[in-house]
Amino acid sequence: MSVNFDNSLPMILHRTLDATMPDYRELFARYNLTEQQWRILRVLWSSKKVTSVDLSNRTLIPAPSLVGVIDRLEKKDLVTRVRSVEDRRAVFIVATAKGRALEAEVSPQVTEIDQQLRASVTAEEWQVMERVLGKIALGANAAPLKTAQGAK
Amino acid sequence: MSVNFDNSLPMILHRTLDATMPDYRELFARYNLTEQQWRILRVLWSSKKVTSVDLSNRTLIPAPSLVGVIDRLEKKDLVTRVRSVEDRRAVFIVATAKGRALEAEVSPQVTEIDQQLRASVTAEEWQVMERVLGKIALGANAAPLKTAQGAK
DNA sequence: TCGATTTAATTAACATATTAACGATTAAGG
DNA sequence: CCTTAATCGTTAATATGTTAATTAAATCGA
Repeated sequence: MSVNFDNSLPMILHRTLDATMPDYRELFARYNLTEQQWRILRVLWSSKKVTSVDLSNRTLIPAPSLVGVIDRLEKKDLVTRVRSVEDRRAVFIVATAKGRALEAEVSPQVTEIDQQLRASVTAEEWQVMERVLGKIALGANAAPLKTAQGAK
Repeated sequence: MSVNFDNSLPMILHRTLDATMPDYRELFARYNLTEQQWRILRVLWSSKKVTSVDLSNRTLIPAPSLVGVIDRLEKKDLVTRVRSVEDRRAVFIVATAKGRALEAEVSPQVTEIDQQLRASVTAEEWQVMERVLGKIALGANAAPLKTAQGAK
């Protein structure tokens, strides 16, 4: 009755990722892109000029990882780093013409996979799944257990 | 109307993982364990003697990663590698007394987090979420797109 | 205005993921 | 039997995740 290992949230999520990500990766590989590199291009598609912090939040790629990913994207001339003038700590990441072109070419194919995955369940099922996972995410960490992190 | 980036399956799953895993990691860190190291101990808890292939399947840790993780567990005297006699290619991973003791101590606390996460939604919601994700996982890869991997 | 406190990006150190390839064994088939 | 194909664990090369610390720049308050 207790939570079986295989039915714990981490295992459920990992199983789903393991089953679905290869579909995306196969596509990305055709364009010499990694999943993370794609995510960055994808964000730059809608937001021309993004600071690293924003990019980290929007792509869910941790800031330290971001450094290397952007380095590699820069090496491929897909993005550029532009130091901000107002706040010289900040750095803006911008897609190059080549980067935007690549994004334009890959994007519809990614969307196709997105929709194909979504189509494996009913609209309502998907909606519930999304809502439930959101609810769980909110619940997490909100209740710091009894591990008394209290006085700071 | 098309699948928004933020609502794509990978992003949904990553958001959920990012929100929930810290709860577990905080616990593991107290015992100098990583998530992967824990998963291996957890499997050895119910199956005394497991081959690397099985371990990879049950923990969802890719075989090449498994090598390093087990190395570190061995260094800490938590598990041992035992070469099989019937099939000398195979290697059995076995938990040491120390490893079993540690698992016994950590296990209930992990279960507590498991249950706390599960309690953030109703039993039915959880059930639907689990079923929907399973359905999506099955749908993935089943339809190889038009990328004609056909004749092999 | 100066010093303590933040904040942005990065570096460092370590652990893991991904894909390909390799060596040792074993199973299959002719 | 003996060659060939398949399997298990592992190594290799590269990319990313995780946590802590560092550097430079901005901000805040005495």
